[in-house]
Amino acid sequence: MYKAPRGTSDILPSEQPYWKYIEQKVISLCQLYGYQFLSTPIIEDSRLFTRKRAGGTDIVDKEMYIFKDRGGQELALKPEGTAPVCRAYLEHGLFNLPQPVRLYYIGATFRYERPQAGRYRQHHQFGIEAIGDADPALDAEVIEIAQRFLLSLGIQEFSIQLNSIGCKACRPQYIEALKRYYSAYEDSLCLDCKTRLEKNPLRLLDCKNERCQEIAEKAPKTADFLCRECQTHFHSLQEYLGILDIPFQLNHRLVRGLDYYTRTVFEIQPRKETPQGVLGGGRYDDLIEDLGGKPTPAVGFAAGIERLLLNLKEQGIALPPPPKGAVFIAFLGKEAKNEAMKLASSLRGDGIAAIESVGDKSLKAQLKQANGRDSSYTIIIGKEELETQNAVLRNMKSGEQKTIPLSQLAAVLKQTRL
RNA sequence: GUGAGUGUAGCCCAGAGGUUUAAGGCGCCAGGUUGUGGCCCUGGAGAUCGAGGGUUCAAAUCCCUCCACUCACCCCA
Repeated sequence: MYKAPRGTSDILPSEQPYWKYIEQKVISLCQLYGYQFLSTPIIEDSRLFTRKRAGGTDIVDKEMYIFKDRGGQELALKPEGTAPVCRAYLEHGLFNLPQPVRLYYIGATFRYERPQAGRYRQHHQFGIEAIGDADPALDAEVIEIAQRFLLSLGIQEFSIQLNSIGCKACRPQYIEALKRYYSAYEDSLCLDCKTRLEKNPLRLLDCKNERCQEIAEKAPKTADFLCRECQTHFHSLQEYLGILDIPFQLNHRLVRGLDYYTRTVFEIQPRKETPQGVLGGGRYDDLIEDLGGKPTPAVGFAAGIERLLLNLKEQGIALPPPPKGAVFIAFLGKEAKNEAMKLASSLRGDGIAAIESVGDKSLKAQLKQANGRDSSYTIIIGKEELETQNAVLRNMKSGEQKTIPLSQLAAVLKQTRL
């Protein structure tokens, strides 16, 4: 038997209400802030992600789905949403719009990893990107959206972790200092951290190993190495967050996995035990230039839908009640079947959802079907009804039945609360 | 990539080498007399026991290899 590929899953109708719930929150929230929806392809030129400076991160080095298409073009299933949005920004000259351009997306991303709780090979992200302005007020706006998003979903308890990792002017000095500090402890570091020291020193800071954490505690802080501009930016951001009354925690050990972040980085972690982070983002002032554009500052975040869902379910959030099932049309006999078909079709023409019985089942079986489909009404057409051009309208909750002329059914149903 | 646990019908699961023609519950289908659901009763369909190989007179039950699932690490949404 065929199965969905590892780390992917079918989202069955019974799960859809959760997805719709989140989607609707996303749409109304973004509308509120003037962010516009865009979607980018699932496949991209793989170089969009593997560009020069992108090395050193696992997500592009070992987790990308890369393949050649039949024309020999090397493509990647997108592992994240920001680079594609920036590509679209450049490709379609969105820099000609009033800046900053505020965009959001929601869609599938792919990473070849071993699945675990809240981690899938195909997962879905909701993200926003505000491109074209370096004002820390924009960072504050983005963080506020993230906060309001979680609140609107009903997630009450979370903390916003904030840090600044500087820019290409000041970060190298910091990295040097970090390396210098850590090389003194090299022997005490865990195996992973030994390679981090070589490949990606920033990540030393957020190792979960106990020893490493102790060492990280006293490590040099990015904040102490920021250049004047980055410092001002970071301070203003904190000031703005204060004005907006957004609580945050400075976390000098917060760094982010993607290579392109500059200055602001932030993460939001619900307090309910979810093993994996739910939302993360930051500023990426060099990315668009790296993609061949003019230097263009930008800031954004991405949230993992599956992880959000996990959290929501754990909290047992109440979903809006599902719409009632369509009117079910039962019939008895061949002639009645013809009439039932015509009726179903005309009801739909009047905008009334209708499901017609199929096959040759007993009335009992047909009503059972109606019951299983959660129809609030069943229409019954048999020989008697056919002769008088009537139909029986049965209320499935009360069991009450009325005989109504076929020609008036649509009107009656429209007046009834379905 | 590393480590641990698990894999019996659509779902939950009994079963730990020999009357198992693999049990039960949910769900599904059909009946419980003539055209009526949700409760109850009866019956039925549905499982090459994750796949492949091996041990044995005998394997769902033991061994090996894959595969998948779950969880953790790594990494990240």
